[in-house]
Amino acid sequence: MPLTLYNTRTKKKEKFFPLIFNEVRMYVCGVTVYDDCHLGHARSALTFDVIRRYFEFSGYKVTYARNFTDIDDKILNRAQKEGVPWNDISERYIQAFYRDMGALGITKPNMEPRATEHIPDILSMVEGLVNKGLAYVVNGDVYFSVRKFPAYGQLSGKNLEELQAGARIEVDPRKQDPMDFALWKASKPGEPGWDSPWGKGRPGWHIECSAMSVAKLGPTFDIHGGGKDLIFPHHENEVAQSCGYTGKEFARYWVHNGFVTVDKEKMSKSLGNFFTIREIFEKSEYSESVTAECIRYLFLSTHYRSDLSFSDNAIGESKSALDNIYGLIQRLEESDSRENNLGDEDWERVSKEFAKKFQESMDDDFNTPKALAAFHEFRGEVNKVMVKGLSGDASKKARAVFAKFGKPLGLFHIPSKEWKFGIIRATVGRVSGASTVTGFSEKVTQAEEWIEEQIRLRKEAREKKDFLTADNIRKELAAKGIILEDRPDGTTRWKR
RNA sequence: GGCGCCGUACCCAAGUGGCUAAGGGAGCAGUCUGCAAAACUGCGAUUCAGCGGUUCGAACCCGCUCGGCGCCUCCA
Repeated sequence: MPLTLYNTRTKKKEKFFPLIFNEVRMYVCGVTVYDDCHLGHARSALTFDVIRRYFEFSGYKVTYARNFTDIDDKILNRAQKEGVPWNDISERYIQAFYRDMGALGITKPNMEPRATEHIPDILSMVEGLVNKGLAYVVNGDVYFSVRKFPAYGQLSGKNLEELQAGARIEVDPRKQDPMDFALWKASKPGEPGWDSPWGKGRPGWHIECSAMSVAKLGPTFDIHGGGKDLIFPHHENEVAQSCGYTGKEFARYWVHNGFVTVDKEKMSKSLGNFFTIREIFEKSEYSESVTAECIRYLFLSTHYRSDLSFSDNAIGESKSALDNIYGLIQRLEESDSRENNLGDEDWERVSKEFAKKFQESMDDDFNTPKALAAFHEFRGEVNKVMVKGLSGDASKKARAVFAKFGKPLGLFHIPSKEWKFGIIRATVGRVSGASTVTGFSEKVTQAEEWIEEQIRLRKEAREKKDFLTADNIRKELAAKGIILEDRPDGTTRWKR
């Protein structure tokens, strides 16, 4: 059964057949580097990270390109405000992007083109469009003429008449049609620019992705992705530019991820209801890898095309679900030396059923919530088998299953000893009136040495059968939110 | 105003024509435990926003109503 994926262009799930056997070429719109990224950007990067990982898991060779828009009005505005060169801004936020994505465990694409590295490609594309009569020049600006491209609107399901009826912006009088968009913008005095046949200028946003994707992957490639807010106008314009220029099919499958929302509203800069990735990590009580795992789990627990509502509660639920799985992995490690193997036959059946369900789920348009459900069913089954007795060998295999099938999701790779069990009481702070989120989780301040000392004292009391003292210590810790768990080997684990 | 998406248990969330409506979180009960915790087992939607229609059969298809959101402007 081939993998199926939802194609925005046809509004249907389609069987996926790459252009080149066993190879996937994909291009995803990256970010404009003028500020720290928020969770919405993380959602997109994570979605396509998992898609890429799963293709690789399934045996495909993947060529994955994701761009940086490193020249743009927003970058220039910020540079002017800070009084620094514009490329200081873009370089700073490219580094910030790498830091944030690295923290989230997102693997790097094979290619990360920057707009400013592709000015010659952009210029030849714009020139080509002018020569073909699909674009026109006005005072050093170049515009794409949407009326000259009959398929305009096909991807987004819009048509020019409807668009114009609803146009909410003032029409630039230099445009032949209100929906025409800039391919090349003449530089204003003091602005950076590159020489072109139409004078000094810089590229429009839409042409960058067309030029970079064609330069990196060729005129026709398999998958083009991005957030669903890019469908119109950005991706619609890319189709017009690329097809208009090459005369060939552009992306064969269009894949779009849903938004991250807060209180049902799209997380965005303009609404001010966003969390930056950096702040999530800074405010988290957990280590970077544990925090990243929680975010990843939360994101994958909703299908990539649906909107995902973000809250501290949602993160907490993800943490609890992960605790259960890491708890099993830890117990599997501890049972390595057992000789008992009463459950090994069941183990074979259980692991096969899991692998089947996992693959079926992921093959069905990357249904990660269903894949996670398969993991939890597997966890339950392995637990039952463990009660009967699992040999050291089968235990190793069980852990290998988590490692192998966790990899395409980017989950379950943290050594269980580094996993911090228990959820931290989390709060989402709000500025009164506005929906501004100011906090992610409460910092807990108990000194860990003190907790360990209390556990030692309690152990001594228990060994003397002094349960009254032992229980008082436990109560005292409980009052501070510390919960103890006595383990079969005589040690005590604690969590908040 | 145009186009489009969504509304499934206390919360999150799969399922989009036909076995008992996945899974997670929270909750309750039992097993285990010195007692707990963890783990395991069991319980929990006669029902899928509402109403009407199509069908042998619908949460899934069609229509209307109510509620929420998105795109049409930079946006992942």
